Amino acid sequence: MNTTNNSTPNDTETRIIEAAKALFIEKGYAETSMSDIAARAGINRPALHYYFRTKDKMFHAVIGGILAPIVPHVYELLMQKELPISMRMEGIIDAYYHLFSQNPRLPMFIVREINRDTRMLLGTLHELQLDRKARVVIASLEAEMDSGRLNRIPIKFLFMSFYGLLVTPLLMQDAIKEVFLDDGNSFEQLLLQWKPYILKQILTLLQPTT
Amino acid sequence: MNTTNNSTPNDTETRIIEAAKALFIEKGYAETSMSDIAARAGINRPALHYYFRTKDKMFHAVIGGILAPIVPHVYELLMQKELPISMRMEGIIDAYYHLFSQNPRLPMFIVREINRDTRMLLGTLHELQLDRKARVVIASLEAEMDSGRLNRIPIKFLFMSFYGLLVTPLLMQDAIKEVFLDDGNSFEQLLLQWKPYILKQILTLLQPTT
DNA sequence: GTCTATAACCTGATAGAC
DNA sequence: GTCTATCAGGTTATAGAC
Repeated sequence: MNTTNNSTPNDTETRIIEAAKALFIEKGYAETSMSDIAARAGINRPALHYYFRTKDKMFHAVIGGILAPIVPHVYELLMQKELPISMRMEGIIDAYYHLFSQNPRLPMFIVREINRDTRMLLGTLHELQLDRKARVVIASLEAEMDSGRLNRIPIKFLFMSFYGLLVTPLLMQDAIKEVFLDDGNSFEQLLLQWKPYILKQILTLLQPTT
Repeated sequence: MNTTNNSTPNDTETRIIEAAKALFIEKGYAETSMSDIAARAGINRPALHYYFRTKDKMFHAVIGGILAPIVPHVYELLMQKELPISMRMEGIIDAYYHLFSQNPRLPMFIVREINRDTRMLLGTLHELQLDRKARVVIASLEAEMDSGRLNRIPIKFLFMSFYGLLVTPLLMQDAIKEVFLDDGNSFEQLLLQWKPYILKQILTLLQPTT
């Protein structure tokens, strides 16, 4: 992106990136305009187009940074087979909770963009090599199922359960706040109370019924 | 909507309604233009504006019809306490499966519009008296929890589990098709295989641990 | 690099002929 | 009722001055 500039990563450029990231996550691609980004970055439209010629290039410049954290480092925790599955799952849930506490609209962003442009989304995940990383984890899980330490269940259904339970309250947070928070509880408290239910249900699927 | 017309519900008008419904569900409010609707209905923009003066009025004219089926009639099945909870839950899941088989993008529509305009969405549900209906069902469930026939669990968490598990595969269907359908299976088959997992997890939450 | 000015386009919406 | 013609506003994007 730096054309004839070898100084420290341009201050204006990083300001633009940050603005674009925040706005795209908050409102999605379609409902974020280049004017919005320029305004938030403190410059005007033409200057924005100087750095990123089209809206599409602007989006591609930030989408990687948005998606990168969704397979947290702690994911390797899942492969530490000396720990009981309950503790490992708890660690992963905690990692996602930490991520979402900083970025409550991230799940909605991903779901929205999957529906708008699936290939772009999956292509980016591939470029980030997150699919390769995922395959390693899957192989490790399947080995544990073979050995009988974990109950056998198709990986796709394990993923659907886990991410479904994890992400549903955030996808519906506006409705939940309106409908279920008539008492004094905050949404953050609700999320914390929800955590053991995720864990319980995932363990129902994974723990052998001996 | 019929100004000075007391004949049978205008054919063009119903064609417009159908077109608008399909497009709003498919692409959402923001990414559906009045031109799109006019084209699909086989007329042009001004004619469309003759029937529904603004885009907002157009949306309000169809949103009720879109949301009406999401609390299926069969919901009263949940209150037939002579049946075991497993059979009742199965009936409800089947009802939603039937609805979604005709309208696979309906869950995405609802989630997207919740995020775009929560109050409009909830306001419409209120106008349709679906919230009143829901309250009756909730009271019935809580009575069964009091009696010990069902395990005690906050209703909001029961809802989050149920709708999360039910709706997640449809929200992510484009990604699932791309990632998990390398074998010969169809997405419809995947949904059928998924059904027992929904049931199993909901029963884990609801059935007393005696 | 950042601005002003402007082009080309698409959107929602209305006026007025038929 | 449905069309043609037209408008105002917002969008992406570029040309050219500084």
